[in-house]
Amino acid sequence: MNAKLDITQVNVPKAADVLAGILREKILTGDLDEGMQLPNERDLGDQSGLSRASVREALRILEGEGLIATRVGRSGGSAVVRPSSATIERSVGIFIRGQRIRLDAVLETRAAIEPPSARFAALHRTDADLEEIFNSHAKLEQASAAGDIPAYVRANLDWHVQVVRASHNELLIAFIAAVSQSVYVATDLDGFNSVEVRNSVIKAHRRVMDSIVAGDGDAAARRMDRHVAAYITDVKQTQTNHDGSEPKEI
Amino acid sequence: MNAKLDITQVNVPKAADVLAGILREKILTGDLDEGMQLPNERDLGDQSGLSRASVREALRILEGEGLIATRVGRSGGSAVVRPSSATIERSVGIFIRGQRIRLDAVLETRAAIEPPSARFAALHRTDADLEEIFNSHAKLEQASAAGDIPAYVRANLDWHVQVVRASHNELLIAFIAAVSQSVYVATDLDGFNSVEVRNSVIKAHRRVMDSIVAGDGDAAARRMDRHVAAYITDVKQTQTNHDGSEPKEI
DNA sequence: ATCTGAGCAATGGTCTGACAATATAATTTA
DNA sequence: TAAATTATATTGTCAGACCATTGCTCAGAT
Repeated sequence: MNAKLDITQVNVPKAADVLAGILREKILTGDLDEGMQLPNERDLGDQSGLSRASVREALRILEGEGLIATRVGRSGGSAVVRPSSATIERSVGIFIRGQRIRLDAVLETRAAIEPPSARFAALHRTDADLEEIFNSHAKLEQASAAGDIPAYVRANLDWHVQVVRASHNELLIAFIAAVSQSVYVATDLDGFNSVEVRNSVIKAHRRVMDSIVAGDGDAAARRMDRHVAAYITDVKQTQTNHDGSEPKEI
Repeated sequence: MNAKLDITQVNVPKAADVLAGILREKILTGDLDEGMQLPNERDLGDQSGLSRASVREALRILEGEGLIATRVGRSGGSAVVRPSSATIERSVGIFIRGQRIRLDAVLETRAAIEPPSARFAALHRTDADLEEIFNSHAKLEQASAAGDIPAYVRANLDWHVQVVRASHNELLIAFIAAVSQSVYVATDLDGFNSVEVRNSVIKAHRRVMDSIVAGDGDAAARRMDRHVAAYITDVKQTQTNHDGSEPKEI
């Protein structure tokens, strides 16, 4: 009689995946620390018993994950790097475009993240953080006065990112950076042709900054919440005024 | 005399990157739609004028970005897939581990995202969403009664994810899924040995669910906020009770 | 007609060896 | 000493072969 074995789908990992997994663990556990050089591709092949092609594939995986950086030339090779928010930004960007997430939803996400971030910013900000925030805002006012809409939009997004930076929460910073990138490419510049709209944004920013300077977390969160909510309303208004109907994709 | 040309660092993209970029755009613009098969590696090599090695490297990049899936065998090959939140989860996980983000910060992030998500959930939830949330909560109560701590923790995280799912905001869902994964592997199971702690969680969940059922966004956000804040306090309490001092890494 | 099994064909996976391109190090030369 | 040249170590790319896996086809048995 046949034994009942309850075998699940057998997994046949590829050689490169296995090697990449081994190296990834060594990196993430700190066994291979930031800045350390990996052996060159031929040596890695000898040590692992794999061909150079497979080794290269493994290295490419790690490079895609932002764990190593590879340079050509003498004394080149692959070195361990700290994974930055860039990897998150890339995957979020692909997700947004690939899933055809609508601009509404992206703005909604931003509206969800920013008020609590502003609270943390008010509680944790340093003097250097405040300077960065003020700098971004100064650029914003300048661009607004000059009527330079693209610079205005860029400075606007930058201000929001700087506020979240002041929270000193690396995850929130990465999230907002990823989302902002997508917001920028989808922002309808015409929406800021009106001086009134730009001035109301500037006033809202000032209110938020006051709260952050004062270290008043509740006020910062509340005012940021009002600001982003108003922004979403404006965007919707602009969309219906200009192109009429269909919701905007990114 | 030499002309001053103001040339910036010249960029020499690799062949595989160029091909990957071309294919990526075709996919993201919808030119290559979900489910469509790419030519096999040899044909892609002929068409692009690159070697099979470079083509494979390009395909591997796209696979890492979650844009294609490759199968071996006859009628195998690479097919376009929708990028899922899995890619975001992976990059966030690597970011958290690689940057040595502390558990406090991860919980803080979750605490920031969940209340607004609960608001959206109250406003947008369907009957199917409610059923999923109730299911998760039922498992939670069951595991709590049975004293099965690992199942309890798993059900607890699942409940939170289900609530965010009800927001129908794909980005928030992806973020919370990514963060929850890391929270799970770092959660100190001993913290839930106390029946009192587990019961207070259950009560808090019920209050949140009541608000979501009632469609009261403000109440849902407020109650979720209280719940996650209390959770963070509990975790800190447990940590100081048990291991004393140093903040926990993931 | 239908099932079964052996072989065939198409595809990705892996290996080998070579050469090209590049960036640094070492050496020579002014 | 400083600049130019040469040498060398490293990744980038290529070509071709063979292996492994999967699905298809078709002859033969039932």
